[in-house]
Amino acid sequence: MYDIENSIGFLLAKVYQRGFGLFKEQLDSYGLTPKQFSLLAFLWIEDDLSQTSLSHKTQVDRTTIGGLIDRLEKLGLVKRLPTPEDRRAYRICLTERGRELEKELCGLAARVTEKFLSPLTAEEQTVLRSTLKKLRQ
Amino acid sequence: MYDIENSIGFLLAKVYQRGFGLFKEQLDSYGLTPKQFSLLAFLWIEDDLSQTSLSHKTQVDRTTIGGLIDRLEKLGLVKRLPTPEDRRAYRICLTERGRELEKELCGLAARVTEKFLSPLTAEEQTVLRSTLKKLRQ
DNA sequence: TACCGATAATCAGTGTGCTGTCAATCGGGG
DNA sequence: CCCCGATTGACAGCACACTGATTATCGGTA
Repeated sequence: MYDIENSIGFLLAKVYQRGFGLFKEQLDSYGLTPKQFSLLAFLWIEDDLSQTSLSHKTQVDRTTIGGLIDRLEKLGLVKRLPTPEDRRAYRICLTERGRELEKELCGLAARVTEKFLSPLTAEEQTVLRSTLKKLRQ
Repeated sequence: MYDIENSIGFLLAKVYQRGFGLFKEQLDSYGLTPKQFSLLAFLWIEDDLSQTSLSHKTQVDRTTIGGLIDRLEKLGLVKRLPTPEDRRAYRICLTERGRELEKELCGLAARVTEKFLSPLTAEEQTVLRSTLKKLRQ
């Protein structure tokens, strides 16, 4: 018999689900989802990138990135600008509003993370982070 | 600036995604997904339950459970039987075929898990399991 | 018995991940 | 300069997760 309740795969899925839910709850008033936040977080580091390079950086499928950008565009947080030297590609840029949200949303993310990780000691959090990095590849 | 690449939430999402993908790949030839497998794994422990009690046990949303069961039913692995004492509810039971798959799929799951966790030592795996349990709640 | 709140499951709609297909465009070789 | 393979992004379709509304039924009470 398979001890699903104690399998790391199952536990991982449930913990992920809980974290996602917590985050989603807090982002709701902004009309944002955790995935959209994560894309924004990458754009705050560097924007003016093509959808493909964003897809590589974030490890999100190219078709999914398209949909994410659609929604962020509707919210007025990013815009698609033409690329002069390649008419196939867009440059994905933050709007003024998209930049403004950085401080506020980062604070929110920090608070959610703290709540999410509250069952763990600082030491355990550090170990978890390095373990996850090993598993990410 | 938010260091998304090192945030536990982001890493968790990516690791989950990798595990899900690995599992999905292996289950593909059965026409099953990891979520469907996890529901089966619960049913191997105990079946003849209502959708609601399965939803509680597995911590999967009630509406999602309905869809999962739809697909498992189409594959001929489970069936919905009427509940004599409550005409609203179904009893979700494994079919012969659904029971037969247990040994095979559990072996597959064990192999996938081993591959997924191969970057970690046995010690690290144990620590990860107990950390995830703390975070699950 | 007739009604009422609670409960089981479904349906509709949104967000996301993935596969596969397609059109437009790019870049390099003949 | 034209053709071909590669690349960028769009779109359709399937699998979920979750919210909220709806339908059918249950159980208890007036």
